[in-house]
Amino acid sequence: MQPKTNTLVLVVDDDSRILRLVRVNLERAGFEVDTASNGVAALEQFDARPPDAVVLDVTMPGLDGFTLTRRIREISSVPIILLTAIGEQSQKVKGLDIGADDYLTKPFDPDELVARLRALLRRTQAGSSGEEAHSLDAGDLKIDFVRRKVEFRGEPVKLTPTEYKLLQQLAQNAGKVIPNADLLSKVWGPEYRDESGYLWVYIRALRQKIEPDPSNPQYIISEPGFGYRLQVPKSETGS
Amino acid sequence: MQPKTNTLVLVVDDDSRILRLVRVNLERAGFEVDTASNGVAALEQFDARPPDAVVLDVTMPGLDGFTLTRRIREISSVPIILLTAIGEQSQKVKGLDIGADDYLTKPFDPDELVARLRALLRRTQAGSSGEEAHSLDAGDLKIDFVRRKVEFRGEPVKLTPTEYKLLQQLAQNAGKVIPNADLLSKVWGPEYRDESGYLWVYIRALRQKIEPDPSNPQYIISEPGFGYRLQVPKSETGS
DNA sequence: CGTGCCCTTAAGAAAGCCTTAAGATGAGTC
DNA sequence: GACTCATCTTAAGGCTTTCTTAAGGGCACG
Repeated sequence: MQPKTNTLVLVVDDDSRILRLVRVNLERAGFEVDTASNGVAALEQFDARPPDAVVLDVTMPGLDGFTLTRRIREISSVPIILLTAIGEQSQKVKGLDIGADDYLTKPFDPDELVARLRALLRRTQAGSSGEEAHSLDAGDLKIDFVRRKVEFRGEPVKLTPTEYKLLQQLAQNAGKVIPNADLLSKVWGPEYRDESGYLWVYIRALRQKIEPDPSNPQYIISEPGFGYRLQVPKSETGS
Repeated sequence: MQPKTNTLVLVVDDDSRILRLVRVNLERAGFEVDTASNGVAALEQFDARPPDAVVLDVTMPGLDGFTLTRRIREISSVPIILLTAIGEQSQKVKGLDIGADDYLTKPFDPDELVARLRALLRRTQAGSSGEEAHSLDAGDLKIDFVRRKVEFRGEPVKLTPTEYKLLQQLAQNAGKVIPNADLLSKVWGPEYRDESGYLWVYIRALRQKIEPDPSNPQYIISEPGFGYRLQVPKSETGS
């Protein structure tokens, strides 16, 4: 697929030679590139022009790659690739744990970076294997899965990680009834299959935040004895 | 139905003892098994013979289980079960996040692996290749199995879990007579095989809700001495 | 008549769901 | 390392719905 819209990649590294190397290679591969040489500048860039993917070095003065990953994850689920120096082996796990999507060890092959970037973008953009929607629009309730943002009546809603996960499960099967055990298994893990109490607490929390009248649910409907369902008035899951 | 096609499971672990242990148990349970001892080999195997499910170890040299999961998810939505060492507690959540379906902590009970595998396959296979209809449309009576909704004359009908289960059994064999013992066994469990009283009570409840004239049943017909049958006028079972 | 099967009814027991709140946990900050 | 804050976990009470159980009535068939 051609770049109908250019794909913007933000590259962050304190080493200007690497910055240039990556830029050249990515641009030759058809990407548009923004660069930043430290964490603070990266966040500013991120706000100014939200990129479609981020490549960042782990070891940087000031905000390091891990912290930066975490910060970005607070506001976006954009694909992130970490560049780790060799020997930082143990840290790669940490990187993935806190939300990075992939990593490369330096020195790295620029072509491999391009390949991984493409693979990531394919997954997140087209939803390659699954056909998961990127957003959901149900009357007062809007969910942007890419940015991890939820809006209720035009106002942004602040959800905790667990709340978001739960809502996401509901939203990705909008209209269908999801058995309690499935929700518990997907959000908390298979061994929580029978812990319905967790659901009650978190369903309530969600209702408080995204229901016009929390004690008279319009969106999050319980199907007693079975599970929950996210009601969508008429419409559709966006592009 | 017989194993028209054997279910193929790809098992990936760098420990050959575990590989053998799992292979033996899965084969005894009727699965066909492919194995690989590292990530790269696994991907090659995957391409050569796409399996119906994947079991993989998290900690492996080279491509670890997480990365492998992600790679596989880029091209397929097969069920994936992760094997995590004890103490990798925090990572299990990540495993589910990136697309695994279940996990077991080592040391694990081979029987449990088989059980979880079956559960996963039941869910995914039934959905895709599914033989079961998604809806039933019989004159005044409409059933949407996905949304778990029943309509009678355009009005939504509220059913209790047990009522729904019973109606579902009838509807999925619409037109055919189902023996009492079968219904009891499917809805309440095998040990209720002889408790016809339950049926009478719940059949009546259903008739009250979905029959034009409950005392003159048109849909739920009893076949004295055998069982019950859901009558469909000319009838279609939807897509 | 008497027996077996099915229908109807209703009341106590049980389960499911909602709500609340307090303690534990963990990440971020200084 | 101690402090702070948000989040998660856990437990308990109340309310509503659903399930279970038992008993009585009709109807057909011998």
